[in-house]
Amino acid sequence: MTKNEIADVLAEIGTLLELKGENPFKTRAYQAGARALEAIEDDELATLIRDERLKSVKGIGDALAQKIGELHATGKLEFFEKLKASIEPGLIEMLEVPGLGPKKIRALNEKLGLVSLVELSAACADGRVAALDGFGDKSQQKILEGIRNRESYGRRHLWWDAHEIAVPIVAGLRALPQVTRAEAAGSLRRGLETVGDLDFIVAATEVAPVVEWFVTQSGVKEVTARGETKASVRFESGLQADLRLVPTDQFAFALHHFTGSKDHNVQMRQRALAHGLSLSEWGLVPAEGEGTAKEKAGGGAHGVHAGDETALFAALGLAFIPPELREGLGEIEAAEAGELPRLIETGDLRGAFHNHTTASDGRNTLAEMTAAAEALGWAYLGIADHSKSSVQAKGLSEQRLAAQVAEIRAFNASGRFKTHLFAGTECDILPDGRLDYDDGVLASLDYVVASVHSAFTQLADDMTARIIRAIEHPRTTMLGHITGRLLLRREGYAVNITKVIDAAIANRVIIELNASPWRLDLDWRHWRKAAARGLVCAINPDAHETAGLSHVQAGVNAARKGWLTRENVLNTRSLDGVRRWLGERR
DNA sequence: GCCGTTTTCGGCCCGACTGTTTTCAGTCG
Repeated sequence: MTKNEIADVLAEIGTLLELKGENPFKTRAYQAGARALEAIEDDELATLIRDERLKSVKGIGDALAQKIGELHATGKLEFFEKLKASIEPGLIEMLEVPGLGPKKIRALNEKLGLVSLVELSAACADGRVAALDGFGDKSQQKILEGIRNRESYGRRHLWWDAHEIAVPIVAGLRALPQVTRAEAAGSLRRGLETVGDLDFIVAATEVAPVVEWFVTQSGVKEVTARGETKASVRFESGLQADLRLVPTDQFAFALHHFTGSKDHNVQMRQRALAHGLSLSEWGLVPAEGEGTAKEKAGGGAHGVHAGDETALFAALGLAFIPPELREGLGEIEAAEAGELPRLIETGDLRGAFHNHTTASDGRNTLAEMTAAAEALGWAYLGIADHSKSSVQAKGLSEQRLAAQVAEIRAFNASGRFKTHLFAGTECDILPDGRLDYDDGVLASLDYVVASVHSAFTQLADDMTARIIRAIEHPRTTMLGHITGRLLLRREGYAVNITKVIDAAIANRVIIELNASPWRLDLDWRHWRKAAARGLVCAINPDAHETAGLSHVQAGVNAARKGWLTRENVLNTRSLDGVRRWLGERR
């Protein structure tokens, strides 16, 4: 089994134990073990198991090490099989219903004998649920609605889509006279590729008008919570948004709390405790003594003052940690040691490769795309239309490609645009790993993006060998969308990413970070380690229209989550710098 | 089940909101 598959098993064990009513700290240990495993590369896991050093990983002890070893070696775990057999699968599905957790599901199962969502619906319909201790009419109604809307409520949303909804809301909040500060927090602020819901943190002099404005936004389908410090709404699309209202003094603490991933927050609180302090969304106060953190922070007598997040981190001896890094993956240790990277910014980009025009499946002409790049202030733009085998995308024949190259050279010579054009191709990697054009044709181009667009169902070994063969081709400049995944729609094809990265480094081939909001491929989780080993990145919008060039922002988000600096990314270099890189490859 | 500049046992992040209660459990983030 691969480490991700093993991590899935551990996480499922945690869920099953929860439904069994196990000690919550035990169930958490399994969830934590799963996350610890995900942070390891497959090859590294094999080494750790072989050397019996698995227990050196924080969060993995005797029991988990034994189970991981068994899963890795045999793909099976008797403990897991027995556990799974002892629990009705329908109970696991019930966890997806908002408001239902392990305890309530156990009650429904033990007292009413319910084992499926269908039976649960029926029990709600005839009033048996409302009659249970701890349940009532409202709970019953909520459960029914939750089952009905389960699909749309559970759905995540692309970062790009969530961002477009959030921007006008933040602007609207800031425009209210009662509002002093407003930010979007959550996974949106962390730049995660998909977003579950929106969190808005607001400091205001008066609460009621702000809540009223928020819950009456267009597109709000229902108001699911409305308290003194919080309001929640659900939009027509199923997207949920929370508004949190805090006093100005506590804004930085609330913003930090609702931005951090769960792991980051847990580690920050543990760090605070080690300093004799208790950290919450309300403040940073002495851990000992009477009263809650909220009371103490509210009293203001002992709490640490922090006007912004920089001060909050400083109070714990840390440099400011950019939101994108707050995943609990070593950023706190790096901040303590003063070893946080200076992350790449969108403004560092001076151009991009892998863009399409109407010659293949783009929606804007070469001139339109170039003008759009010039409007962005880019020094260069790479054109990489599809190659001949991608018939569905109007892939270019050798003749059409030659004509496009001539057109590009003529544009450059004419001085019509300030933006220099590079002539490239997004060349199909054929099923056997050959490229889609002859060497002579490829030699007429400035660069080659090699991508897989066919035979997605090959076995992992075949796909890996196929891609590595393309990487070893001397004309290949960079590898396009390494897994072919489409977020929320399609899994990537099976491929050994570690081996492909090794081959790219060895052959001095770039791997692109495809910045299309649907792709973001190679995934940010691989970049930190890969870049440290010498892999060079190109942030490519894969633009199919002029507006698509702006997708580089999504790519920069992912690059920042991957700890990348401008030095790691080819398209932060000057025009001359890029020319040198491409020339050196010849 | 994991972990240890207090600890090999006894802790394990912290708080809000809802619905059900009449002081709190469960869920959620």
